[in-house]
Amino acid sequence: MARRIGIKDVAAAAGVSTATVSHVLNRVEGKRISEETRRRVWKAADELGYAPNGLARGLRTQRSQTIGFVSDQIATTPHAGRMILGAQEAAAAEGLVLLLVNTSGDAELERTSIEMLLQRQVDGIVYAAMYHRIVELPEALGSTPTVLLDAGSADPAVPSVVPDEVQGGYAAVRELIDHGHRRIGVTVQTVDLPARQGRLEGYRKALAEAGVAYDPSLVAAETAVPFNTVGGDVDTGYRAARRLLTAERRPTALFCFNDRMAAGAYRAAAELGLSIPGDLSVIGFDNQELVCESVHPQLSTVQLPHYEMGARAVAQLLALTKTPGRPPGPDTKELLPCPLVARASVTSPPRL
Amino acid sequence: MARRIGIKDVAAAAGVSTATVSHVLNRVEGKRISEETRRRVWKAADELGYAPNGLARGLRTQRSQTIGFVSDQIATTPHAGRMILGAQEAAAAEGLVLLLVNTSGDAELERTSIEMLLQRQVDGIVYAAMYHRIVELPEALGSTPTVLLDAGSADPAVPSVVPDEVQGGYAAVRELIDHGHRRIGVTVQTVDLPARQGRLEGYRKALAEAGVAYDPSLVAAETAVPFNTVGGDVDTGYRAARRLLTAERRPTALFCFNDRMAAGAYRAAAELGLSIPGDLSVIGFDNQELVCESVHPQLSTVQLPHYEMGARAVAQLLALTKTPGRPPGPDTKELLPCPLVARASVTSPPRL
DNA sequence: CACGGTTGGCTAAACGATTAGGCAACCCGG
DNA sequence: CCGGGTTGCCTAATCGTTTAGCCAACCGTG
Repeated sequence: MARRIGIKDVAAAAGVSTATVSHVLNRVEGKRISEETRRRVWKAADELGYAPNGLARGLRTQRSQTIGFVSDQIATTPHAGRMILGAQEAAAAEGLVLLLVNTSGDAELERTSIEMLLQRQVDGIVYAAMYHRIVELPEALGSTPTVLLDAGSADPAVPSVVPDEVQGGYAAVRELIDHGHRRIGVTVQTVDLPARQGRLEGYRKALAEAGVAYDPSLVAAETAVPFNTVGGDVDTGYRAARRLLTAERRPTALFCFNDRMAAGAYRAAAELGLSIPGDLSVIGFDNQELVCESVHPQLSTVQLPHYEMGARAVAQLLALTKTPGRPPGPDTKELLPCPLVARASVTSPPRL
Repeated sequence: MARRIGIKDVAAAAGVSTATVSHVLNRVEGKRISEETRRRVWKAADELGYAPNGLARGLRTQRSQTIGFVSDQIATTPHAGRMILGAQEAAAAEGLVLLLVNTSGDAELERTSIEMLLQRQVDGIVYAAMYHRIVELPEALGSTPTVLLDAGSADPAVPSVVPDEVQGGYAAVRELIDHGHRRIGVTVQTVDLPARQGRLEGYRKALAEAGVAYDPSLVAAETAVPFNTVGGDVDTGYRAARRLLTAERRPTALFCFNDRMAAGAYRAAAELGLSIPGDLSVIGFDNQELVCESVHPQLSTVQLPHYEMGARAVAQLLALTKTPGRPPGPDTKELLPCPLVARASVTSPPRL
């Protein structure tokens, strides 16, 4: 195949200058060009199948129409995929494309990765964490527009998009309460993440609203080792649930910090001869389909809105790059709701 | 912050021309430049923190140092994440970066996405499917170097990287045989994928090697609806397993087409009062950790080497872009081994 | 001293777009 | 018929690199 065709070819074919072609194709305002000429240009452009060279354009306009997506763990969970997908589609809708890098939590690798992005003149960067936590932005970012995804920041000036953990926790517990449960256990990890705080707060809020007293003995924290791995979480959930279920007055329902811990609760229940949901209702968090639909009965849970978060993050980024100064008000943190996903693990408590 | 510093700034600081800076920094062969000058240039460059502008460089050299990764489903499985990660890291190691687009199986969207990539002058494209199947390359790709990932092609000229399904199936069944099983059931979907054929072939091969006659009544195919979704597969696996386990002489072990179907088998076993692995050994395929480690006992399985596949795909692509003509021999399909991942669901068959 | 060969570096033309500014040609009123 | 305002388009500079080709200075030699 011959050389890619360029703006000059179009200009030649239409019998005009490249300037005119550019004006027509980009619909530049305030330029006077006859209808007739426009038509010729359009015709030539599309007969030739012209597409502008992004590099050249980017070089001239100082905007690469490209945004960097840096995350610490692309691989381990489908969460990442959802966020990336949301981001990618939102970007594509605006004609932008995503430059993806992964840092595996390695600071040095992160620095070089970010430099590779900056070298390619990304218009902005979405910095994503794979579970909701506090991060600090790497130096290397400099003054590049950045938004945080599924992560909070010490610096309030940098916009972030995170799930509304409180509302999510509330929604989960509310589902249990609506089915008649009053004695509701919680299983959590001991590590103190924003996610943990928020979900627990939602738990207490739902309880309070229903007029149920908060009973600290119903929240079982176990330490997870290894941290945040599938197997580790399942085991943690198992231990925590087992403790709750063998206690004096056992809860009729369990709110588990995440779906993997809920899987552990299933196992504890099975061992103790408790059937789900007949003897025990269980609700999880995350909506990891591979877990929820692999256990029986399928797990009711609360969804982390990863797709939307990804999409909102690029939306925020675009807003940021379009406006001149630093307009993001004081409230630069966007909370996205976590909807309930009801499956088969919640029903009314057993008659006493 | 001031304007990004460019090669001119370095040249000025070092008291040389930009040409010289370029020569030094790129270590161009055959250019005579004194040690002294080199030192000055390096010093200036790194004091100023110079990094070349990728767009300008790409424009001039006609290589963007960027490769496109197009896939049909980024989001649904962690498989995607692993492939992307492998690809990304292999790319980064060569100083390249990944441009990611998703097509959701939509042909129109795919076309425009690919055009966005070509506009940005990607040096090549990795075209990935999310489960091993035959695809045809979209027209839009034109003559861009392309390699297929987890997918085969009708056109033998295009390189592809896929898992060695036969060896994987063999490894799985071999594990069962090694534990003493002779009567081994298989659960599969009815849809005819390369994956299915290969794994079944591996099954028969392992059987033959052990001198066990192939018994067609031991392979249970059920149709999956909806196709290839988590819940759908689990249910399919449940039905297939149930059929096998309620037959006259039930198998002592099950080889399930994938981990989700294995999860269904767990349920069937539970219902029939069979304990795993005591009464029934089970082995899956895919090594989806969320599934394998969420069920109890944890599922032994065979791993799909997604990370390596991603990495090999970009390696192939690089090879392709570096060589002038079309050197990939007749055997342009690379098969990657699927290692066994032993967990807790396989043991010796019960004494009869 | 004239001259050919090295050394070491510079000049300037690309790459393919965008865009500020200019300039003919035309129209119209006085 | 002249002059000023439009209209419609073009010229050329620019973005930040790479790279082909040139050239000055120097050195040793016959």
